[in-house]
Amino acid sequence: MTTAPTRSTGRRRNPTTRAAILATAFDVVAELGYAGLTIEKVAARAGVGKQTIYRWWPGKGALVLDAVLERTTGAGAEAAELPDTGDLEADLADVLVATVRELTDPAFDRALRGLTAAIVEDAELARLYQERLDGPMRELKKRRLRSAQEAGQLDPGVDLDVAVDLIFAPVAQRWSERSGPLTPEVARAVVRHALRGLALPDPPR
Amino acid sequence: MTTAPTRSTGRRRNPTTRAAILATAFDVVAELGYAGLTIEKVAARAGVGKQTIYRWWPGKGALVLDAVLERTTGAGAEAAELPDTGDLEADLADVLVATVRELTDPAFDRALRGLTAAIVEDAELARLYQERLDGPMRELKKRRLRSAQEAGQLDPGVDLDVAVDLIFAPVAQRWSERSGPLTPEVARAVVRHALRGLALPDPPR
Amino acid sequence: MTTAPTRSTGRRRNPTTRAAILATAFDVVAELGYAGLTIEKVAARAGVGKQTIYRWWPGKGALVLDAVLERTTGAGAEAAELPDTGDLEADLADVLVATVRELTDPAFDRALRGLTAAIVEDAELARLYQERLDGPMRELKKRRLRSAQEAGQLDPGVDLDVAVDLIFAPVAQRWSERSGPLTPEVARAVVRHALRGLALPDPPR
Amino acid sequence: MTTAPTRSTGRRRNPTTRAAILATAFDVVAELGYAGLTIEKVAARAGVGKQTIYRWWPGKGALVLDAVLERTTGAGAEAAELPDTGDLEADLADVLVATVRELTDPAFDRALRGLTAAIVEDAELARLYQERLDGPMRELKKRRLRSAQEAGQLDPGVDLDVAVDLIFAPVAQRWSERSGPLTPEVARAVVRHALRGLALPDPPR
DNA sequence: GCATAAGCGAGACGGTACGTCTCGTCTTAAG
DNA sequence: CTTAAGACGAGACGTACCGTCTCGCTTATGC
Repeated sequence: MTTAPTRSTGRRRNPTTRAAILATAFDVVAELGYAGLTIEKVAARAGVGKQTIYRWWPGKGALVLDAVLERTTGAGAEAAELPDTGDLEADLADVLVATVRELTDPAFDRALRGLTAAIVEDAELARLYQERLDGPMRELKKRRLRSAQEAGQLDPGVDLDVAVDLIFAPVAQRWSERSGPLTPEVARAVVRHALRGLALPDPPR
Repeated sequence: MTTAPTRSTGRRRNPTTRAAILATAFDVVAELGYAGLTIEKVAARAGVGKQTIYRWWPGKGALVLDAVLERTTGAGAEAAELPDTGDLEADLADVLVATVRELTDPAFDRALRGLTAAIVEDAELARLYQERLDGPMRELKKRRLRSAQEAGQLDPGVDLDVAVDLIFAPVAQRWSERSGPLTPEVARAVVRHALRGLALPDPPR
Repeated sequence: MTTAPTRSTGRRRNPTTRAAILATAFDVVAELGYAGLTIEKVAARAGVGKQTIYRWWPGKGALVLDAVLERTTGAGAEAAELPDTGDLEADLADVLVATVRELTDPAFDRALRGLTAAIVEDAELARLYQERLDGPMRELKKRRLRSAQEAGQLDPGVDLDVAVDLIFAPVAQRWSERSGPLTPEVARAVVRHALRGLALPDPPR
Repeated sequence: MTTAPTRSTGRRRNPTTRAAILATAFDVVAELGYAGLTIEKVAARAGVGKQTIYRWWPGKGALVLDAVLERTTGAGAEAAELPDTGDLEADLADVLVATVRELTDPAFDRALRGLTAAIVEDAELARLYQERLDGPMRELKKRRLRSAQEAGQLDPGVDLDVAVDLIFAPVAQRWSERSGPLTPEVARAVVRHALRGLALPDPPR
């Protein structure tokens, strides 16, 4: 994927072709799902030989990962930082509500489902996903939480990875397993309870 | 699957065959993964005609779901209730640690990954999964939380579905996306923070 | 087929069912051809269990033979004798023209093609066909030719089987191989030349 | 089969593969009969993917036709002309006796039966057969008869197609329907009577 | 008159083959 | 040396039938 070994001579990789393949792959997975995506279909639609795809990607998992990456990072420049207004709960709620909106977009939903399905089964792909998509995102989230810790708003003893999971996993899981409605209200409730806890404080004796 | 229409005459479904198919399907998915499971392989290994599988299951998704169900509910009678010692945090931690142990068992891991991957992409299968596996489990969890609410240990205003997600989704997600280590310690930390919250209480001015 | 082993007690074969099966088999072979006829289809259309067919016929060849037999001999009582007006050529031409007409009837054409195809490949079925359909017909034809021999109209030295083939095979072959048009004129020309020969008599020197 | 559309680029059809498929198909039909021939078996025995067969032939009928053609025309160079010694009866008898010998060869018998059975039922295949096998043979036969007509040995008014059928159909029919013994004597008797006729000349008054 | 032995419909079952689709590799011609 | 085109061996897909095997009736003897 995107690997461009140092070739000295001969024709060089055509970036237009690469873009066409990734765009087509995204469209196909959005339209037909991951199971419905085949290398042949992508090649045919992109007007490209199959070998050209096999030359640069080891399989459809890697292809779809690249396609999703290209779309997410390529498209919107992607804010390199989470909002930090000083109000932790409001900032996190905004981010999570935006995530819900994204997961609700039909094309993204299908594409991401494809990628997610592949990741669950394929450890190597999961590693790549962590490295290229989830890892960077997680870093941003942890940075915001660290800032809150420094501001004395967050328990300094909390493991930030656990904190990130606690805030973001519930919504992700609802989406992937369709175990319940996925609304901004739910997102906000999750943030609220994640920060403040579910349990009542011990009653004042 | 498990369809039992009112048939007037004719030979009846052979329960031995059904069991053999489900056991084989579980083994195959545990061994080869979901993508590596083919109806042909299951039929061949189970010594069964392909049509016999297609007669009773619409596809490999439903087959694997049934296979996992049969294994989980069939095997250990499945405690019909979560532990309730009065100590909510300890009870939930025990359950979550047990979950971690289960997800760490190689055979179960592979089988469940297969099922999960299928569920992410197939809405109909997700519905079945909710109905037959996740739904009942969630009901047990909610029952335990309700009991805690009645004991005044849990915020009475919390949406129990959100509460369940907050407690159980982080571990599930770590497992499925391999986004971090999956240890009893993590499980316990998740329960602790879910109940008590991540944020520091407003500092005494 | 039509086997009735010595049974002492119990229910007897239902003749209505037998007739329904044969009629359905004829219809199916006329509609879908021999390759398109399946025992399942016949059973379903006739409202009969498959076993009922397998109980009485060894396979679809025998079934179709019986179906065609039932239709040919059952229908028109079947003139037990070929016409004998004294004019051999005219009589044979009439018979052959009638044959052409029959082979031209679409339903009969398809059904007979199915049977013929089966016969070409299946020696046992061919034997049955000779015994039950072709044999009796051939006997009638030979009887007519013998009568002509006695009337001094036919070479007494000719092998009657060869004579029958010479007269009837050309039309049958045109039909089965579709090697040329199948018209009354052709039929009449065949009879004429079969009787009088193709060669010119040696010219009077 | 033998389709050669104007393709611009891409790998070309492998003639070795084609030959292997046709040879295998002939062997299989000779061994197991037409009904016993399956595309899967041919593919497996020829060490070829099924798709490679389906790519070039529409079905087993066309495949067997090509296989028989390859064997007949490929093998013996195939005399491009029937013998013409001036003695019409002897020449035709020689040809028909050779035909009998061929039809008596077990491998050829089974293969040809398969093809014949398919032809009887499949009009499109029959057309191909006429065009590629029967047609050219018939042309040869008609050429020989025409030569006899010019030599004044054959009725100039006779339709040559009818003449060919009269001479060759009786033997072909005996073979396909197994309606009688198939010997050189029968072949010679057929030729003799076809040329001289079955009927006695009107007695000298 | 009633047991008993088929006949019969329905349809599950272990199989085989179908014809299609996709896989990943390989070959060819064009650029 | 890359590319588009596409043939190739392999093998799974889901469907259709095969012929056999229960099932649970129904229906005629023949004791």
